[in-house]
Amino acid sequence: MPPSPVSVRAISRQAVRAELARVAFNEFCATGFNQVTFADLAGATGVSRSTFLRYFTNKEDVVLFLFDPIGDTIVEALASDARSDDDWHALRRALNPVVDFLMRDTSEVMAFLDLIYETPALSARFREKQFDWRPNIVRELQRNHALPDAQIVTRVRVAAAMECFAAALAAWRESEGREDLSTLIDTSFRALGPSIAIQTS
Amino acid sequence: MPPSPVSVRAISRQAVRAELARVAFNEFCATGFNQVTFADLAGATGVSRSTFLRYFTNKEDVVLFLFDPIGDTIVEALASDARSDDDWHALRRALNPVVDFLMRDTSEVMAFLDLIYETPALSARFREKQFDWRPNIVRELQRNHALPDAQIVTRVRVAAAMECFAAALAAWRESEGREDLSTLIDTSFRALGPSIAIQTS
DNA sequence: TCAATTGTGACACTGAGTATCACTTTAGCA
DNA sequence: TGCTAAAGTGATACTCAGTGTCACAATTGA
Repeated sequence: MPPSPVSVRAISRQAVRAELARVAFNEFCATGFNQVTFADLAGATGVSRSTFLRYFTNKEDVVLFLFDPIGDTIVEALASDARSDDDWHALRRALNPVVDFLMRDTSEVMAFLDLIYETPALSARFREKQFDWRPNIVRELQRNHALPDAQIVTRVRVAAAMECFAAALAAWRESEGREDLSTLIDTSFRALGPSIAIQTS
Repeated sequence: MPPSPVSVRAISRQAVRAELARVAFNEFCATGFNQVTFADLAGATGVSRSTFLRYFTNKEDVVLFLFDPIGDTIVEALASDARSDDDWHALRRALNPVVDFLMRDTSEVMAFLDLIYETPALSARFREKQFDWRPNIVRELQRNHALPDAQIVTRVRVAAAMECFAAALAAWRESEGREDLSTLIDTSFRALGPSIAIQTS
């Protein structure tokens, strides 16, 4: 039998990863992301530089891997969405579980966003990560259409929806959490016209 | 008097830059972007590694600086647009000069796009460049509004418009230039609903 | 208890990007 | 035409991210 998908080793790996990231995050906040080297992180965490680098593919990932689940969350939300109206409303609904995810620990998420938006390298990689979510979302949207729209149409809608999310997240962070994230997402989606509901195909 | 903005040196610098980029582009196409080092480029161009690095801020810039004018082109198009309808149509019109710019030498542009889309590092930086265009476009759009929309609304519209452009460009490249870029941009913009024309504020 | 797999640290290496220095070239002016 | 300040150049040294390899230790599953 192949090793179970949640082997002891996998659990251990996740735990170590989380702990390394936790210590590293403090270093980043205290000293600045660019100023902290992998050698510093190795020193602060007690593992060797080699080992630290085995847990993360690059320095940005030490901070951003926390947001990895979001892409799959959106795809799953789309997949389990019973309603069959237009893409745009489906995409908006698919962001609800993401909001829940982000709201589980508002102050922690806000601390991460502060570091990310203050560090160009992190912002850039964060955008890359969001970009990487898109293909799976496009595939999921087209999966259940008997007569799918042209690729480019779905791609544009997904891109726009993700940019709505990004803009809302940025505004939420700028407001220091005072504005409501869901409302901001609604505002973003409305900025591109609700009448998108009228499907042509 | 401070040196004129188009000094002899500035012209020389642009010319050298263009020549270095030209030779480098051939190397990249022949050997692969990641496989070519700055040392290689120095060898191929005849200048020292130090000098080569003075002309470009990073390796991606050697390829992508060609697209730098596009951001300003869009802003200027918006500024000189007499019509005062909604943001969305203004943004669509502002892309026309960009299409003209790209059509001046289709096969050259296509060669660049091939290299860019085949090289993840270049695609990523290309997206960054497009992202960097946004703030100026947002500012220009809000400049002439007596009653400007909320920041987030304009930001989302600009982001969406730029993603429409990006999607159209990608599709154009996928079609190897057979499809019409302007038509593809129209299709992209229509994917987000023409009824965006109905402004709420 | 044993064997195969996986984690670890040490080390060496490549290559991007930064910084500095002495030297040369050139623009612009007297 | 010749002078000078500014800009360009090449050599060199440096930091650090990220990759790769090796021998060794720990763990797992049988």
